[in-house]
Amino acid sequence: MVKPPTVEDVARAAGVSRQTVSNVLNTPGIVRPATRERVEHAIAELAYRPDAAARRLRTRRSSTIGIRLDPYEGGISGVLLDRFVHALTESANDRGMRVLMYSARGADEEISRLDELVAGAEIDAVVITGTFFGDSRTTWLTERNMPFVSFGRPWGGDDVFRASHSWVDVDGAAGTRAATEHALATAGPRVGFLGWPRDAGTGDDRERGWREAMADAGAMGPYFETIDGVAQARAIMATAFADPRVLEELDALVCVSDTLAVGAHLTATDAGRRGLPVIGFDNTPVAEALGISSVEQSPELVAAGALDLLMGPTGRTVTPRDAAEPPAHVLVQPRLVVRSYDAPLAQRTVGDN
Amino acid sequence: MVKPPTVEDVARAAGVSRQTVSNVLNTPGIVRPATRERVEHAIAELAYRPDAAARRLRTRRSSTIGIRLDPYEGGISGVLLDRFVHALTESANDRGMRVLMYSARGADEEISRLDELVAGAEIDAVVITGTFFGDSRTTWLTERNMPFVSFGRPWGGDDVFRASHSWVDVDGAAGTRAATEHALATAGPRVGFLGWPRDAGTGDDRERGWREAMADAGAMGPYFETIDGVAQARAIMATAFADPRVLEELDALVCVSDTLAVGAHLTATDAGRRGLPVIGFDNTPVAEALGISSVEQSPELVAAGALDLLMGPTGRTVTPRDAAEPPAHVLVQPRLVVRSYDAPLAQRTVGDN
DNA sequence: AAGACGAATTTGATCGATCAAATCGCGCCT
DNA sequence: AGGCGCGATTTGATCGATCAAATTCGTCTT
Repeated sequence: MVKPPTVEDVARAAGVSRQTVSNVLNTPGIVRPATRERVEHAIAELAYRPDAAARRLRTRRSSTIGIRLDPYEGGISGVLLDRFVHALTESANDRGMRVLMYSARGADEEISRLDELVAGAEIDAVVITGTFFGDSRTTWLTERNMPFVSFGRPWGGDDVFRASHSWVDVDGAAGTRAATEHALATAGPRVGFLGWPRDAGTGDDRERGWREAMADAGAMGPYFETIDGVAQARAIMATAFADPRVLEELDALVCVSDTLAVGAHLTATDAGRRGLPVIGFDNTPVAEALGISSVEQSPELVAAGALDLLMGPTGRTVTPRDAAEPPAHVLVQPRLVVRSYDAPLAQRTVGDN
Repeated sequence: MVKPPTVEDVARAAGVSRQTVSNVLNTPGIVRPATRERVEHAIAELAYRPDAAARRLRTRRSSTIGIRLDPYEGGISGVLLDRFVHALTESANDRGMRVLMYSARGADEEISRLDELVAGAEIDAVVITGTFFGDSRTTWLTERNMPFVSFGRPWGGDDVFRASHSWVDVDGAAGTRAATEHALATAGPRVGFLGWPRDAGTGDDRERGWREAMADAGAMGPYFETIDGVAQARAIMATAFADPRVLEELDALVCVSDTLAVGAHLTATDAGRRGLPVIGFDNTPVAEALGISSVEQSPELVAAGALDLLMGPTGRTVTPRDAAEPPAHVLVQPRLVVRSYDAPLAQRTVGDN
């Protein structure tokens, strides 16, 4: 039970002063190679590791990024965010950053949690997810000049590319466009769409991709909508397929989510069209398990983009953004993962990112 | 851009000394109610929040728990761990703790990450997952006297209930036993099992539950095994079902994982037995989406149990365990979630925890 | 009424690092 | 030879809290 060594101990062992040790750690460039080597040797010898708390206190930097983890609600939608969290943790670790998670049951509670974390200097930056129209969190963060990025565009604003804060997102329209084009090329011109009720957000963006791709090809297909859920998708598609002509005249179905895609696939199978190409969105394990094609969002790229925005492309610390310069954003291009129901192992990627 | 208030500022505003403010925060019991009220008022007035870094430096406590987040590998097995992480974050936050995530690509890298975190006094305790036989992490942590709990029993040891460290786990045998008993009661005596190759770990435990329940009922059923994967399950079951008698003489199939259950279900459906009761394990979104019954592990209870072991049932700080007293453990009872393929919405729970 | 005692509060020291400013050392120029 | 300049290194102060010891205050006892 020995006390861990401090800079002082290292300094003594290397025959230099505290500050020189500190310099070797933080600005090795200004230390003469010979001394640096001595110090590094002493560090290794004593297995010295800087005390994070002391460093934070002095530098007023925690090298920690906060991210909220919502309670698990069941369903498959959460998986994407989990992948994002994983990817963020990895990229952050590679850049010498830590990721701290907090939980909250609503925007208000999230703000009070953030208040503690920010005031307590526990985090240098935040990644917020699930932004919505009139989100109080973004204004709160902006007012306090806390660096942050949102995963998700600031929907509802006038021009998203001239937003008031930095964001990273996946180009949903490009995803459904790719899916639709693939369906048109391989299945036939009558490609339908199963979406969510209009919400001026993610769902509309994805629908637009289908609509535009269809228009460009001069093709037509039916549009269905329901709230997210396997049962809901089964219900609406069963109703639609009650008229056999609807099913007959459908070459493929692009869906706004994997959840709906699963429901649609099951219903088509029941109705005798097992082979109906159904394409989902998010590339969740469910799609993988059932051999359903899906649009892959690449959370890894989103995470990397988020860190780039917070720390600069190469930086190792979070730089509070200059209020003068305009906020930046990253729009990740998704890619289509094509699968077949009969051979879940076989899959290939169409297009690139 | 004003500097946040410190204890000093609060003290001045309340007309008391630093230490009294500190006492109000940490040991309110010893402060006279009248003064306490004055101080609390000043705290609210100035919106004072203690600086986490300073507190950590002085108290040598970070109030932070570390947990490793593995890279996403695809598949559905990771979902359970993610649920656990969510639950841990929530419970921890309720107890005034933070959860810090780190990533590592193997046991060795994990140890070096832990070394940084521990030496840097960034974490007070660790939750390790995916323990295996001869796990180097547990010995490393024990040597350093770092409080930790593992999610997963220390497999391979002589007597798991007399283990060398604290652990939380789910009673896998009880889960498959419940599943088997339910199948016996509702489907028929010929209940089969689809498991993983013997590994002296989780898989064997789950198989035992089936075996014992079958023995108790004096029933017999076939045993299949393959490595985890939907395609693998489809392959082995398709081979088995090539002989129609195998399928005919099967009343239900209990599986060691949802992944295998999905494969088995799909294969049975292809072979014309859509209604064959297949029961999975983990209650992942896939099972939910397809209407497959599954054993729910209740990661929330596991997380709560882990914190109880680390902090005591009511404590708000991590107490380094006394090396003298024996390590404790928590074995969570899973519960069976019964579903039907045709009405994914309908589900009920059998048994309790 | 003086002293003892315990509760409430204050004072001084400290945790381990980095920042800012001062000092040292050395080569080079005039 | 003396001094200038600059890079390398050291010294003193500080971040904001808590711990440990000292002090004040009020009450109770004899």
